[in-house]
Amino acid sequence: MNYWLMKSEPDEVSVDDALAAPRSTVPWTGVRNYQARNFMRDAMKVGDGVLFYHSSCAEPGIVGIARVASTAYPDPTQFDPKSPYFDPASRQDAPRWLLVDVQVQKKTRNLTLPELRADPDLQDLVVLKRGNRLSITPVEPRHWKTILQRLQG
DNA sequence: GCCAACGTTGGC
DNA sequence: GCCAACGTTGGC
Repeated sequence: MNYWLMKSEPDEVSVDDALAAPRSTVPWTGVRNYQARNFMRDAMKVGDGVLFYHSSCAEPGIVGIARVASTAYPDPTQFDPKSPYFDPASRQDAPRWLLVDVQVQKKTRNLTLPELRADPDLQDLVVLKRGNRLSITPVEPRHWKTILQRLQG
């Protein structure tokens, strides 16, 4: 079992939006970065742990615990000319972009970015690395454990 | 709104 | 294959 941190802009899909969806599950649309896509395609397994992270907002941070709820499948928004995620270069018979379903298990307090940065046990967390813009990053088991502890404490 | 950092594009 | 220009991300 692997662990992941997945960024979402709360203006688009917040943890509350995801909780309100059927089965608290949302398709993770809009990933348009090859490295992030490859994580979903090659490394994610159903049941993997997910830290639901709010980005590009007033208080960025981890706001929920979720799980990977499907294997990777084509992101339909790449074929929708009205979608901001439309990719005219992608073909139906060779989809360029994939997504997975993510099921929120629990909303948590906001474990904020400043808190994460200040935590001596989380210095190597990938999402904290300088200049990191990846919307999906792997989380080491020891970091997952630490973060769950901080959320309970 | 600013801008550092990074990914992608395209001319050569 | 190089790399400058450009676009995007995302914290501040």
